[in-house]
Amino acid sequence: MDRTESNQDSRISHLSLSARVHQTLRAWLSGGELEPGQKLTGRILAEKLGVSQTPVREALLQLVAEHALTMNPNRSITVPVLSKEKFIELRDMRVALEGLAAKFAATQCSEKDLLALEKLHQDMMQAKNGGDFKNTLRLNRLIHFSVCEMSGREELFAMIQSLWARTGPYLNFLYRNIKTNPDLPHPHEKLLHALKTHNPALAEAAIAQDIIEGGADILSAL
Amino acid sequence: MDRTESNQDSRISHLSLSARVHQTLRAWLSGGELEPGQKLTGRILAEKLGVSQTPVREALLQLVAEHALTMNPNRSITVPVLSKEKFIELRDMRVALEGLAAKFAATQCSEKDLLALEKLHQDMMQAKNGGDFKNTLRLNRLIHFSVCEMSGREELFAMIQSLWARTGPYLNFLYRNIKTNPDLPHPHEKLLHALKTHNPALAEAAIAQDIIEGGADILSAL
DNA sequence: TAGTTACAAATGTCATCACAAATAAGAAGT
DNA sequence: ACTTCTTATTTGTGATGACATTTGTAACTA
Repeated sequence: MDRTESNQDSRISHLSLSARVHQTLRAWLSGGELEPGQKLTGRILAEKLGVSQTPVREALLQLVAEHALTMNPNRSITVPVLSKEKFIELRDMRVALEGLAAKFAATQCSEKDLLALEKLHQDMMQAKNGGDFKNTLRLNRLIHFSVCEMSGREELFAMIQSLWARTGPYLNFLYRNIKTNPDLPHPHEKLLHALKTHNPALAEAAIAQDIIEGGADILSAL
Repeated sequence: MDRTESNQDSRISHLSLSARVHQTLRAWLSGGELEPGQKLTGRILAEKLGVSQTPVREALLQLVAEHALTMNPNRSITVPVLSKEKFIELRDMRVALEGLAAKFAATQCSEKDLLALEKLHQDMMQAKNGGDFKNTLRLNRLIHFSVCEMSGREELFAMIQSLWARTGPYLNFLYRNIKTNPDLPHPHEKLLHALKTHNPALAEAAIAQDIIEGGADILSAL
C-alpha cells in the first residue's frame, strides 16, 4: 500500500492513512473484537494492515487520547482493563449523555425515524430469540446510535460513540447468557412509546433503564 | 532538543515529546490562548517548540481526535470555530456531566474539601470585584475542577476537562463585560450550600444554573 | 481590469532509518 | 534449582527525506 499504488483507494476514501487505521481500530473496539488487556504493537499492526509504523502509531495515540486505549508506563499500548468502578463510571456517563440525546430525540423525531427504529427493534428481538448474539449486539448498537442521530446533536453523538468504543471490549463477557425476560416488556418498547408520544422525560428514563439493565450482566461478570 | 541532549529533560518529565506537545497545546486551549479559527501548521509549531514535525503532528492528531482541534477538508488544522448550536451542545453536555459529578460530590465530600472550595470561591469573588478577569476565570475553572475531583470519578473528570478545552478558546469573548449581579447570590454559593448539606439534587441544579448563566454572555456574543 | 493559466512556495502525508529503552533469552555462578 | 549478570531481540520514539496536494503569486490573455 505504498503511495503510488494507493491512488485509487485514496480517491475512493479520501481519508488519510492514519485516519483509516484509526477508524479500523475504533470499529474493532466497538464491535468487541479486541480483548481487554490485549497488547497492540506498532510494527505488528503495521504489517497486518499493510502500512508503515507512522500512521499506525498516530492512530494508536489518537485512541489513547480518547481513552479508548491505554498507554502503560512501559509505553506499550493495550486495550484498557476496566475495573468494576471504571465500568460503572462509563455506564453512568452513558446514562447522562444518551439520556440527554433521548430527550432531544423525543421532541423532534419524525414518523419515518420511528418506523425505522421499530423495524430495528423487531429485528433485534428476532436475532435475540434466535440466539444470534453477534447480530443482537449489532442491532442494539444501531438502535442506540439511531436515537442519538435523531437528536441532531453531532458533538453529543460523537462523544457517545466514543463511550461505546470504550465499553465495547467488554461485550464479549456476555457471550454465554443472553438473559431475557420474555414476560417484562423490553426497555426499548418503553423508549419507542416515549418517542412516539414525544415525551422527553419518559424517553430519558427508558434509555437509562435499558443501559442499566443491559450493563448488569457485564457488571456481575467483573 | 535532539535525542542525546534531551536526556536530562526526559528524566525530569518522563513524558514522550508528543505527550509534552499535546499537553502544551491543551493548556493553550483551556487557557484561551488560542483564537477560534487560528491555523496551526506542523512545521511552524515544530520550529517554535524546538522539536521535529513527527511529535507535533501526533499531538495535533490527538487533539483532533478529542475534537479539541478541527481538521478541515484541506487537511489543515485549526482551532474550532463554534457555531451557536455547537456551543449549546457543549454547554448541555457540561450540564449533564458536571451535574453528575456534583451529585457524587455532594454525597462524599469532606469538611476539608468544603473549606478549600469556599476559599476558592472567596478568592474568585475578590478577583471578580477587582476586575482581574484572568484570575476570575482561572479560579472559576479551579472550582469546577475541584468539584469534579471530589466526585472521585476519574474518567468523568477527564471527559469534563476535555469539554473545557473545547470551550476555552471562547473565554476571550468575555474580556470586556464581567457581568455581575451583586444583589443575587452567586450560583456557587447555592452549590456550596448543597454540598454542605449533602443534597445531590440541589448540587446538580446549582451547577446547571452556574453553567447556563456563565455561558449566556458568550452565547450572546456568538 | 478581470479572469485564467503556469509556476513556485508551503504544507500535509507517510515510509524509512537510527537510537534508546524495555523485554526476553541464555549463560555463569552460587 | 534458583538467582544474577550479560547479551540479543523486540519495541517505542522521533528525525529526516521524498512525494502529493494545496496555496500563493506572477504572467498572460480576453
